[in-house]
Amino acid sequence: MEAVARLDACTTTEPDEARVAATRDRLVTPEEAARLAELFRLLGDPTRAQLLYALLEAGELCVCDLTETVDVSDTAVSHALRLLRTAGIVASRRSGRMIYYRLADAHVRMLLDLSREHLRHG
Amino acid sequence: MEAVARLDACTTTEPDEARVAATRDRLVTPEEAARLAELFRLLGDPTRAQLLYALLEAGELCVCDLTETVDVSDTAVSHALRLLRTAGIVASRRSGRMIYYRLADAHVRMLLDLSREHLRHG
DNA sequence: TTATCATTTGAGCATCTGTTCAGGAGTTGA
DNA sequence: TCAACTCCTGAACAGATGCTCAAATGATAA
Repeated sequence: MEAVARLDACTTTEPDEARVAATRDRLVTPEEAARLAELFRLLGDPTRAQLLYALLEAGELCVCDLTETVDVSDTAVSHALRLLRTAGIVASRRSGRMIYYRLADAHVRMLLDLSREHLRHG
Repeated sequence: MEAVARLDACTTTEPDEARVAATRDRLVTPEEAARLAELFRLLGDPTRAQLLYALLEAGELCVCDLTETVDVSDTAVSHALRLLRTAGIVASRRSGRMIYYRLADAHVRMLLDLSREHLRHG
């Protein structure tokens, strides 16, 4: 494993383009950053966050139960769930009239869990 | 460790308020969800994400070097950094004319690292 | 001092977001 | 068939967001 260099010099007083370029190569690409930002953006709304943490606890919930956990209309919940489903953050299954939502994968669960721990005793 | 119950019944056809309430108690509170959402929201912008991942790699960078890593003005970078600093996501130190930014704590680094791994081979 | 550099601040503005409202689609049971 | 129920879709709109521009602050050097 390579030690991380600290870039001390600003390009104007001392170009140091080489180090900046070297760092840039090991960086996430702008495209990766955009995809990561998109993931975080979807978690970064109070309503969606509440829905996700409800699913983290309950495992699986239908829309009408999810609506109980937040303070917006069922329509708003549906819109929120569509965004999360399209992004692959949650998955759904129909059973009769109801549609049950769950977190899509273990990575999402880890992310939510780590963040919650961070907030509670970080 | 307690098994997670699946809530099958919608409140209208069969109230089941008890199970919903029990789940709600173990939930993050709306206030916690709001704080978590705020954290994610700040990571959920392409410019800020690029800056944060640059800091994750480089350890510490001045504003002028950070400006090189994104495609916006130095003013926009400064605005972005202020938001991150105010939220305690990054920290800064002055050295001469320059101000160096770094990730504030290990939790933030873990969060960024986990997310990146999620995207790359998730 | 004066000039220059690195960074910040505040204003203005176009764009994006999340909500509600009204209506539609799919499912169940009478 | 019909009505009731669960959930979704599209439109419209207030409010938030992120950018640039212009100007200010703090630090170094002549």
